[in-house]
Amino acid sequence: MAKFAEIKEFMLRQIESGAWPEHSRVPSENELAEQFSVSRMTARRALQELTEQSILYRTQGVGSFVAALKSQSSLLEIRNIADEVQSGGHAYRAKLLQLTELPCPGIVATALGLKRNEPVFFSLIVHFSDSLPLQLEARYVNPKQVPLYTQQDFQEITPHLYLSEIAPLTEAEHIVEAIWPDEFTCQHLALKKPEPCLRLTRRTFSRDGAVSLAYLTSPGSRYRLGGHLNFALPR
Amino acid sequence: MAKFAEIKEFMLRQIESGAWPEHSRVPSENELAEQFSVSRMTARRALQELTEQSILYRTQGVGSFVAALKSQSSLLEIRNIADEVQSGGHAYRAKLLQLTELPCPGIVATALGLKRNEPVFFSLIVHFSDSLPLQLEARYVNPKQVPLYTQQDFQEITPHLYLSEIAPLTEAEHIVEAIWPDEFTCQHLALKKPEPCLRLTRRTFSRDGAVSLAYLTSPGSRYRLGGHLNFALPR
DNA sequence: GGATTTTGGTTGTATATACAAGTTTTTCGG
DNA sequence: CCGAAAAACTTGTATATACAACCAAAATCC
Repeated sequence: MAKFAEIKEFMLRQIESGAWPEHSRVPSENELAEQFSVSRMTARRALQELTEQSILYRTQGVGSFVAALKSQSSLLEIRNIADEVQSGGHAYRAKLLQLTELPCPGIVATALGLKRNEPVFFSLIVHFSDSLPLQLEARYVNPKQVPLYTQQDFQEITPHLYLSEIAPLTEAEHIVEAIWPDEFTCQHLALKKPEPCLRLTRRTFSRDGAVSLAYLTSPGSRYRLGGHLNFALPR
Repeated sequence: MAKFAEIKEFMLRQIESGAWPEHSRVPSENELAEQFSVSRMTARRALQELTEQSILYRTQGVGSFVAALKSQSSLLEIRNIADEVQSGGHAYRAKLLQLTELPCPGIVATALGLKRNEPVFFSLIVHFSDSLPLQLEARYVNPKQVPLYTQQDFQEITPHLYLSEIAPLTEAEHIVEAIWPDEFTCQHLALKKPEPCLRLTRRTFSRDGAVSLAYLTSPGSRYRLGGHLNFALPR
């Protein structure tokens, strides 16, 4: 591995392990150069590339610092429904309806790269803001990547948060639809009359392949999907 | 402006003007260095940064080339509604309801960085698949960036396609909602009974700032938003 | 004590050089 | 003519150096 890449790896480990917290100062170009016995230009390259990835930020004349982890990624608001609710000043609560292993349906098998009827984990959760149900989450999880999924307490931690700890996201695929909710969904979202709902179908990938397939259904009147779906276009 | 930035600007102009087409070879580090009377390392930096932005691709021992304007970006399917309809074997048609200049409403002014009541362009279009209305598009356009907007024939070219020629996209911001369509919308989408609709609010940016603000409304039963919204996560 | 200047540290830009690694073209030997 | 070797050219990595721009704290001056 090239020297500048080794320095990057080192710094990434420090940051991901928490040894270098957000907004803390990282070694200067000269310090890194000395520690790793390289020229300043080589150390600089490591800092430079981490800055371009928004992992660091730098200010001329001041220094280099660890950037805030929660970037305004395109999916943050969707992901962290718990945080979103709480940041709005409401109490977040989750109700676990089901958490089992079951034979994999055909569509799910295709999506997750499993065989049909092979065991797959399944969870069904309603997310609440105060006492108002916001979202019904049905999720299939690849047991090969997340073998302990069914032993978690999803009243305490959201599946998405748990999954992103176990198998960090590398990619996500989405389909957004406006649907008419069925009886079952209406019931769990406490909809007396059916109303237009957003359904987000999300497939997440980590470095080793597909991790989970989730159907997230929210009443259009209660949940604005994504707050801001903000993402840069390639070119 | 720094020298490496000047070289980048030069190369971007060549690419955006079409003088350097996709996959064509661009000058080598040494050639650029000589043309601009800089060192190879400086020329290299320009090439490097354009490569990191996926504007070029390089192969050791071979050379540097213009990357494909990869448009299977997260928004292609949304953007190119005409292509999407046609690729499904249907006839695409657009009906222009309005194309005028009007005083800028407050919200639009904020979104586009204009002053209130300053002139802004507005277009209202229905997109059809065969004879079935698929989407109602209401769009505000920044006259400073696209002065000839009102002189286009949007039966022939979609606004999005025209805009991406005039002011290439660098970024887009989205809000997705499930809404209950109003009378006016129902009428133009030929909905006899109201049904859940997807509304995509999209703000697009080019290098010089906000270009347009569009409200795209589609019946949930007729249009699957995004086909696949596929995008990579940062980090 | 307060304002100003100096100083030292930091990042930013630019150059010249050297060698490594990979590909393509040319040359040369058979 | 063919194949192998050599040359030429490309990008990739690394170093040493110089100076500019910027900032913060220390030193100095009044």
